[in-house]
Amino acid sequence: MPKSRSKSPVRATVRGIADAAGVSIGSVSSVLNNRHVERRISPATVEKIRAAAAELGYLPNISARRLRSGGSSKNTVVLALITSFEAPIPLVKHFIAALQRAVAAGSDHSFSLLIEMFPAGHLQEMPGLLTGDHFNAALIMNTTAADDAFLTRVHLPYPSVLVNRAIPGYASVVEAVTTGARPAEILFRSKRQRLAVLHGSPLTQSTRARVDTFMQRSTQLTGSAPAEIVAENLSETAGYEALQAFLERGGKCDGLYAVSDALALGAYRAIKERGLTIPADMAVMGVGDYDISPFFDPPLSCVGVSHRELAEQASALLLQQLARGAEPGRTVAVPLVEALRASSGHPSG
Amino acid sequence: MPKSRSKSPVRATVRGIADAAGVSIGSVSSVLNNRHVERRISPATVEKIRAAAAELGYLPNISARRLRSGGSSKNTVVLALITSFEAPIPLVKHFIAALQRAVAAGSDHSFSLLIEMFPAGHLQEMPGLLTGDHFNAALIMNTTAADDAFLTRVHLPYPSVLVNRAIPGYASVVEAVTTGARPAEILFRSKRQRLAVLHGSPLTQSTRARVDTFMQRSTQLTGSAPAEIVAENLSETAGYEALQAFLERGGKCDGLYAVSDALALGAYRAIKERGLTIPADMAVMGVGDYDISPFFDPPLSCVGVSHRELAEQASALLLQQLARGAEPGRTVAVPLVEALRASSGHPSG
DNA sequence: TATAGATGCAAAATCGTTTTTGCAGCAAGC
DNA sequence: GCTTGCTGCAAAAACGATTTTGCATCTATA
Repeated sequence: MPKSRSKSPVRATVRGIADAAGVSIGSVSSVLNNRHVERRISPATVEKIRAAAAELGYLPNISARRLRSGGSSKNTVVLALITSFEAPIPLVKHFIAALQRAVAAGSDHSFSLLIEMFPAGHLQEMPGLLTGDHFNAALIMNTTAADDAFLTRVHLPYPSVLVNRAIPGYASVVEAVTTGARPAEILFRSKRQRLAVLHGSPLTQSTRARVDTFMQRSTQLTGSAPAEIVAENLSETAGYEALQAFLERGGKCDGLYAVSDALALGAYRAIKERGLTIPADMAVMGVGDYDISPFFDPPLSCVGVSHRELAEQASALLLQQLARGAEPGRTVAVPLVEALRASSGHPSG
Repeated sequence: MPKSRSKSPVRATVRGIADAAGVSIGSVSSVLNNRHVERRISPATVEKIRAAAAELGYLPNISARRLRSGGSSKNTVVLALITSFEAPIPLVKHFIAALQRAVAAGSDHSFSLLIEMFPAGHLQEMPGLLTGDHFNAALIMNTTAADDAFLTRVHLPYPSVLVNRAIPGYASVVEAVTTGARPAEILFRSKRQRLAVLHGSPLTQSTRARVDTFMQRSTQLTGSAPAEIVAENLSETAGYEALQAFLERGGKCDGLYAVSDALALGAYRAIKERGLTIPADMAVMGVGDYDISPFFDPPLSCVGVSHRELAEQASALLLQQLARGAEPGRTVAVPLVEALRASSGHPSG
C-alpha cells in the first residue's frame, strides 16, 4: 500500500494523483514523464494514473522540477524586466535584447529572463517584489510618480536598476537631465522664435525633465515661454489630434519639440494637412534614436539617448551588481546623441 | 555543532555558507532574510554569516524559494514566449500584452511570463525545451525553416502554440495563406500592370506564402510575373537600399507590394528620391496593422492580420490547451483586415 | 522442488530554502 | 538550591518533483 496523506481537497500534485490512483508518487512521476516502459509500470497502472492526472488537471510545479532535476540549469539566475503595460514598445525590445546579450557574454551562471508587467501606478501590488521570491535581480522601467513614491519608501532585497528614474538608494541609468535644452538651442539657431513643446499625459519623471529644460532654455533664448501642447497619451493619433487642435484654435509656432517619435509622426500629419511645410513653416525636433526617424518625410531631427546604449548600460550595471554584490546606488548618465536632419532645416543625412 | 557535509568545492548555497561560517543552515537563512532580530541571532554570528555569504557570492535559488515559501504563488504556471532574436518588435509586444490580459482575466492560477530568445535556427539548443523543466506552456514564434524542421521531429511535453507556422501535431495560429492574393487584386484594380514584390531574406514560412500567392495572383491578372526585389533583412534601410538598387538598374514597376511595414517605409524614401509620386507613379501596398501605417505620407494601404487579433487568438488557444489538457493540433486562421488608403490610390482614411 | 531471474511497485534520498520546534546553558528570583 | 525565564542556536519538517534502491511476488529453469 502506498503511503498517502488524506488532505480534504485533493490538489493537483503527484501526491494527489498518487492518492487518487492508489499508487506511489514514484510511479506517478514515471508515468507522467513517459518513463513507464523502462520503469516497468504495468499498462493497467499506467492507465489508472493517466486517468487520475487528466481528471485532476495536473500541471507540474516548475519550481520543484527545476530544483530537483536542475542539472546545469540549477544555478539559474532569474532576471526580471519590470515595466508598466503602457511602456513604449521599442524600449522593451532593446532591453530584452541587451539583457540576453549581456547574459550570453557572461559567466558561469545560466540566466532566464522574466517579464513582469504592472498597470501604471500599481507596481506595489506586484507579487514577489518585496520578498525576492520571483527573481534574483530586476530592471525597473516606465514607472509613474506613484510607483516612484512607493520605491522611495521600500528597500528591494535584491540588486535592481532603475531606467530613467533617479531615486535615492537605487542604481539607475538616466538620460542627461538637460535633454530639453539642446532642441531649444537647435531650433533657436535655425531662427525660430515661437517655440512649442508637444508631450503626452501624464508626465513621467524623464519627460517632465525634457519639457522643463526645453521651456527654460527656450525662454532664455527667445525671451518668451513656448506653448505647451498636451496630447492624451503617447500615440501617433494623440499627437495628431493635439496639434490639429492647437493649429485650429489659432496657435502659432515655427519650431516644435515633440517628446516622442510617435507624437512627432502624428504632428507631421497635422502640420501637412494644414498646408504648412516642414521645416520652412515649422521646424520639428524629436527625441531618441528610433529606426524610423530618418525615414520621416522630411527626415526627423532628434536629440536623445541611444536606446541601445541605455539598454546596454542598464544591463551591464545590473550584472555588475549581481557579481560584485551591492554597490551603493550608482547613477550612470547616458550621453546624448544628436541627429540633425531636414526637419530642422539641416541638410538631410 | 551544526551538521555539515564536506563537499570539496563549497557551493554558494545556504549549506555552503553554513559550513563556511560554522553555523546551521537555519541561522544562515534567518540572517540572509534579515530575520536575525526576531530569531535572536547574536551580532557576532550575524557578522560571521554575512562575511561568508559575501565571500561566496551567494545568490538564492529562486526555484527553491518559490517551492518553499510559495504561498499564493505556489500554483504558479509559467508561460514562455519563445522567439528568435530577429523578431519583429511590435509582435513581441502584442504577445506579451495579450498573454498578460488573458492571464489577468483567467482563473485560479497565477501566471508568470518567461521570455526565451534563441538565435535564428538554433531553437533546438534551448535548454528546457524538450524536458519541460522551464515552463508549463509555450508560444513559439519567428522560427526559421531549420527550427521548423526540428519541431517536426520532436514532441514537446507541454502545451504549445505556434504562431504563423503550420506544423503537423502542433496547435497554431496563422494568417490566411492567401495574404498575397489580395494586394495583387487591389493593385490590379487600380490599373497597375507592372507589379513588384519587396521582401526580406531569408524567407520564413509565412512571408514565403505572402510572396508566392502574390506572384501567382499577379501573374493570373496581369499576364506577367511581378519583379521580385530582395532586401537584406526587414529593416527600413534594407528596404530603401533594395528599392533604390532596383530603380537604378532601370527596374520598372507601377505597383509595389512590401511584405513588412519597415520595408515599405524604406521603399517610400527610395521612390520619392527618384522623383516618383505615390500613388500616381507607383502604388504601394503593405502588410499588417502597424500603428504608423496611417501616418505614412501618403498613408499606406495594408492587407494583413491584426497583430492584436493574432496575439489574442494565440494566447486564448494556449490557455485553452492548458485548461482542457491536450487538444489535438488545432489550427486557427486569423482573418485578414484591409485598410485601403492613399498609397494605393484610394481616398485616405 | 529448489533456485535464479524477471516483474511491478513502494519507499527513501535528494534538490535549496524557510519556518517551527526543541533544547541546552545561563541569569535572576525565592 | 530550585524553579522560572531568557538567549542563542541546532535540528527537523515541509514545499513538489525525479531517480535510485530495495523488496515482495511470480515465472522459468534445472
